[in-house]
This record gives sequence, C-alpha cells and structure tokens, in this order.
Amino acid sequence: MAGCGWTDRTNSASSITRMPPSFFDPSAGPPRMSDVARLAGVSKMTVSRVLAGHSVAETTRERVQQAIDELGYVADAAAGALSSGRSEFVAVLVPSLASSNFSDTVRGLSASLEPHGLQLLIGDTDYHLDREERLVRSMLRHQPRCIALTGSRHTESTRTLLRRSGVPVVEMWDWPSDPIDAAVGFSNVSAAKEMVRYLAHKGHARIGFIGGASELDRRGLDRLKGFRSQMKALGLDDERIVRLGDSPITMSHGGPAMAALLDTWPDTQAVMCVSDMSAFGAIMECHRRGLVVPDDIAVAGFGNFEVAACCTPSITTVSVDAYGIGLRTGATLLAALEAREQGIAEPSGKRVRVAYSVVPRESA
Amino acid sequence: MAGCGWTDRTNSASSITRMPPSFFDPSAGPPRMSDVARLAGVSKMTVSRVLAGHSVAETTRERVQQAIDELGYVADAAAGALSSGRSEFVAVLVPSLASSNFSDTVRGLSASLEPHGLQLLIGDTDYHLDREERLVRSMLRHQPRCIALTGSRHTESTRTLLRRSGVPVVEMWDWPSDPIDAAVGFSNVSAAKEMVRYLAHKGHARIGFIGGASELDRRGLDRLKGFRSQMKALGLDDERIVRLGDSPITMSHGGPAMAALLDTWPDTQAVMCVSDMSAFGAIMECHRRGLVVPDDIAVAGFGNFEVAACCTPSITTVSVDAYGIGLRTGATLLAALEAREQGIAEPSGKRVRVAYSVVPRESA
DNA sequence: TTGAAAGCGGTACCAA
DNA sequence: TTGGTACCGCTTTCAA
Repeated sequence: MAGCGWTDRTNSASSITRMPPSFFDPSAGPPRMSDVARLAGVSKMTVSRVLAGHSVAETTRERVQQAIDELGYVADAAAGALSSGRSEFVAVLVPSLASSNFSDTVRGLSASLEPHGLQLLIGDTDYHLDREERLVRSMLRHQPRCIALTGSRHTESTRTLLRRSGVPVVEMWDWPSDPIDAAVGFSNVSAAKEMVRYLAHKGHARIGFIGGASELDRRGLDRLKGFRSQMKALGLDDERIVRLGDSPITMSHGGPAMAALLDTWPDTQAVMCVSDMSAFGAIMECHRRGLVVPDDIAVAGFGNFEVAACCTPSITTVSVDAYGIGLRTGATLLAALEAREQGIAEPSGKRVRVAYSVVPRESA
Repeated sequence: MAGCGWTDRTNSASSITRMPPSFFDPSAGPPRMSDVARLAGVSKMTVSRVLAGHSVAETTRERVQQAIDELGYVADAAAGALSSGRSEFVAVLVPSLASSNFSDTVRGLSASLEPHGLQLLIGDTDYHLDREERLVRSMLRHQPRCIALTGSRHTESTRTLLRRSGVPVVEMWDWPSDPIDAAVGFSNVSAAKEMVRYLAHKGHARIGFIGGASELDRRGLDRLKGFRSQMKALGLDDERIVRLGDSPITMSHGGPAMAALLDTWPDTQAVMCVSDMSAFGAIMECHRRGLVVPDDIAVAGFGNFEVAACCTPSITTVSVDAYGIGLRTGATLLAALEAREQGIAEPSGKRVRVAYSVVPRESA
C-alpha cells in the first residue's frame, strides 16, 4: 500500500494552489466535498444535498454525481456527525461473539438497522460487568444513537453512564422487572421451569442439572434457579447439581460434568443442561460409558443450537429465537428514535416478550 | 429512559446564560469540554491535555479531573477525529460472525488493538463480494486507520476504493501471491493437500470429498482444489466429490452429503470434508447407517472447531490458529501505523505465514 | 433551486 | 505550564 496513498495532510497544510480539478493531486489528501463542488461548478451545499438525497435540479445532480465518481469521493462521517449532531452508530454489547446465540442476535440487529443507514459498534464483554462498563464508556464517546445490552445486570456506574447519556437503551435476552429503559427477551427462569415440567411429564423423577461454576453467566444462573424452583414445586427437591467450569460452559465441560454427576448419583434418570453445548458433551460422555440416551438416561439442552438438531440422538432443547431478539431489538430502537424525532416522550419500561418453546427430540 | 436524558440541542441553540456550573443544567445537552474548562477554571486546551495524558501541573490535573467526574463528561470522539485528522477505528470484514473461526479471529484482533485505544468496526459480508464492497465503502466513511479483510478475492471496485483510501490493508485467512498490501494467513490449497497425504499415508486410496455447492466460500474452493491436485499427484484421481448446500456448509449439510457420497460410491474408504461442521454431520449419518468410523469409513474435517475434539469419535482435522490470525493481523496493522507515523514508507506485499497442522484423532 | 456564512466540539500550533 | 486562535469537513440556517 505504500506509495499508493495520499501523503498526510496536517491541520497546518497551506491552501496552496491546487492542480486543475480534473487532475488528481496526490499531495493534497483524499478529495473533500469542496473538491467535488469545485469540479462540478457548484457550492458545497449542493453537493451535500445531492448526497443527502434532497431536492436538486436533475442536471445539477448529474454533474455532481459525475464529479463524485471521478474523484472517488467518500464523505467523512465524523464531520457529518459533528455538524449535524447525530451519529449513525448503534452500540451493541454481547457477552461473547463466539456463541451462535449472540452472533445470531447481532445479525438480526444488523439486518434491521443497516437499511436505515445505521452502523453497529459491536463490543464483546466476555461476560464481565466491569468490561461492559469500560465498553459502554468507550462507545459513548462515539455518541451512539442508541445502545443494546445483553442481560439486566450492570454495574451502578454503567447505569449512571447510560442514564446520563440520554440515549435509548434496550436490554436483551432477559425479562427484567425494572428495565433501564426497554427490554427484549424472555425469562430464563420460566423457560427452565418449563423444561423441568417436560422432563417430569416424561416420567422422570431423579433429575440432575449441569451448569457452569462461575457467577458470570447470569442467564445460566437463572436457568439453574428455575430448575431448583420447579423441582421443589414438584416435590422432587433432592438436589443433583453439578457446576463445573467457567461459565458459559461449552462442549468440553459437558463430558466431565456428566461424569461427575453419574459418579455421585448413578441412578439419575434425566439431566437438564444449561445449554446445548454442555448437553452435547454430556451425551458424548454417555456414549463413552456405553449408556444409551435416552433409554438409560435422558439429556436435555437449552438454546436450540445447530448441533442439537444434527447430533444423534438429536437433543431435546428449549428453542429461543436469537435472530428474532436482534430484529425486535432493532425495531424497538428504531421506534424509540422515531418517537424522539417527533418530540414524543416515549414511555420507559417497555418490554417485548420473545417466545421460547420446548422442542422434544430424541434425547429426552 | 424518557425524561432522564437531555433535551435536543440543535445547532441553532442559543448560548443562553447557563446555570452556575456546579448545578447541572438539563436544558443544555451533555457537558462539553468548555463546560469542564469553566468549572475547573482553566482553558479547553488544558482539559484536552489532561485527557490526552500530556504534561499538566499535578494540581491543575486534579482540578480538571474533578470537574470531569462531577459533570460526567465524555469526550466526543467524532470531534476529536475531525480535528486531529485521525480516527480510532479499525475496520474488519469477515464472511460470517457465526463461524467460530472468524469470531476467534475478531477476538484476536480486538485483543491486540484495544490496548492501543482502537475500536473495531466489524462487518459481516455473508460471503458476498458485492456486500463486502458495500461495507468497505460504508466503513471508509469513518476514516478507519486500517482495514482487515478476509480472503484475497475482492471486486475491482473494492480494490480501487482501498487503494484510493491510502489506508493499510491486511488480507486474512489466505496466502495471496499478489496481496493488496499485507496478508496474514496460509494456503488452504496446501493445507488440503497435506490432509490428502495424511489419509493416503493411512492406507486409503478411494477418498471422497464433501464441500459446498456455491462459489462463495473461496477458502472452501481452495481446499477442494488442493484435494484434487494432490489426489492426481498420488495417482488417485477417480473423482468422488459431492458438492451440496450453500457454502459454507454446516452440520446439517454433512449428513445428506455423506448419504449422497455413499450411495454413489459405496466402496469409499475415506472422506475429507471442507470443514469440521460438515464432517460432524457426515459422521452422524454414518452412525445412522450403522457404519463405524473409522473402521468402516474414515472421516476428516478442517478447522479444529471445538466439536471436533469433543465428539465421539473425535475428528481428525487440520488445526488453524484463528485467534492467532487475529493477533498477527493486529500486530501487522500496528506496525504499519507505526511506520507511517515515523514517515517510513513500509514496503507493500508483506506476508505473515500462520502455521497449520494435521491433527490425528479417532475419526481418520 | 442554490449559495454564503456560521459553527458543531475538539486539537495543533505558537506565543506568553 | 498554560492560553488564544485557527481550523478539521460537514450541515444548518437563512437569504438570494
């Protein structure tokens, strides 16, 4: 790339006489709107109008467009944002981009926001609230139009930052009783309860749970909470719980966790796992031990990841529309922006419920 | 959030008398550097210096910091970028965020660039070159400091845009003979050849290949190319190739593809799959047919995804350091920026080789 | 339909 | 060590 770019243009660059506009002058940095204007023989404002799609005489528009193409002009978004007082950024924070659940949500957000010219600023919190706080602070510097967060647990500073920013906020993947602003998601507690009822309905009584050991994955903890609560409600409260590995636990933790569970409680009839990933690892461990799933032991997952549908036996799971959470979050943010545009004070506390359902498959 | 933000401040907002600085005036929008300066009793420049970490008297610095904290001041990145002529963005384009390979690369990039205060602008091309072009155009508007792309195939317009932008570019995940600027990756052709040699060395002669049907996944096509070429070199060129499903094919395509392959060439001894995802699906299909892997048929994957290590049988694959590609790309970009800073014309065409290796496991 | 001038919120530069 | 001034490149506003 060396030699093919423009040389630096510092603030002190003198406005020396430029080459004729049709000849590209490599010493002057990338073309600016004024260059386009000069070449087209119009004012900057007319160029700006053409770019914004405002009304301009057709012949003028054509001339300007030609100049833009000839120079390869790309408008500077920072200057536009500064001048107009509005950026085109939307900040998104997810616990992990590696999880297909969250990457699907990001895709959904992107799909709904991109057509409106909005650009995602994606941050990966790695499940740490203090990292989330740092990212929020860093993203606020770019004056995002709105912010989407994952979960409803945040540091007090994060909440303060968000509140002060005055920007619409959506919390995703949870069902907070007291959202910062709006929320799009569902109750992981309730979803887990439903899975317990399903397993009990299938005739299982001695049901175990496999999840992560750390407190970082709040949604995982909520699922455990739902499990405990529903087991108690059904009078099945002898606790067979294995918590192993940093949350969120993945395929590789499922095996050891299942091993630990079977070693401690060999007569377990069914196991509910915090995710399909751990369920898959658990099933593989059963295979290695010569246990047949679901005949010898039933295993259920959560999330309806691709592996759940493809593996043999296919995995009974809770299906969640991760992409849909992204789409709905996008729609919610757009509505908030629209309302703001109109000067309408949209009510805070709006919650959008996303459906989930137990998907019966072979494994349980 | 309604009611907790500041009201809009338009460009025409009059500079009405403000409330005493210690009282926060909600009618004036978020605090600006001048507000901080006034509260601290210094000039804007001093505030700017404190923020940039330049030398300022200790007592002054403390006063300024106090004012910043009191007002909850967050500097506007767009204004800073405009003024200094340098943004803190790095653009990254990957074919898909859903693939753990690419999300790992993004994590690596993030890890190496974030400590330098750089912010990733992530784009998902969905494997389409025209979408890549659109994204490049959109990202260039934010004046990124540098750009990381995936692969070495791009539209002519993309190349022109990049060249004109004058920004350092790194192409990842490939080994182009003529990179736009720099490249970090490896040859998928060579890697596939090595896997063929491994399978042949294991005593297999009738080896099949499973890949996607579309032309979008260039790296997948390169692997097929390597397969063909090495098979021919070994004199094993009866072609058992199944191409099925949109690239990149996933777990769910592996099964049907394996079925098709076995139906057409029942005496196949080994199958090389374009990725671990398809290999996993293929193995599941073998299970369903009562075929034992690897005794009845060997199956190999590519990429060393987590599922390859966890599934039974564990999957023989080609391991690639996806996270490392991100780290090295970050380092390469930083070096390019550094060189530029020093006014050194770094040579174009730098290529950083990332190692890969066949990982023998149970499946082949 | 178009243009001129002002200014968005910072930073570079030079002077004090 | 600090402050004043002139911008960065664009959009807003208002006048022509």
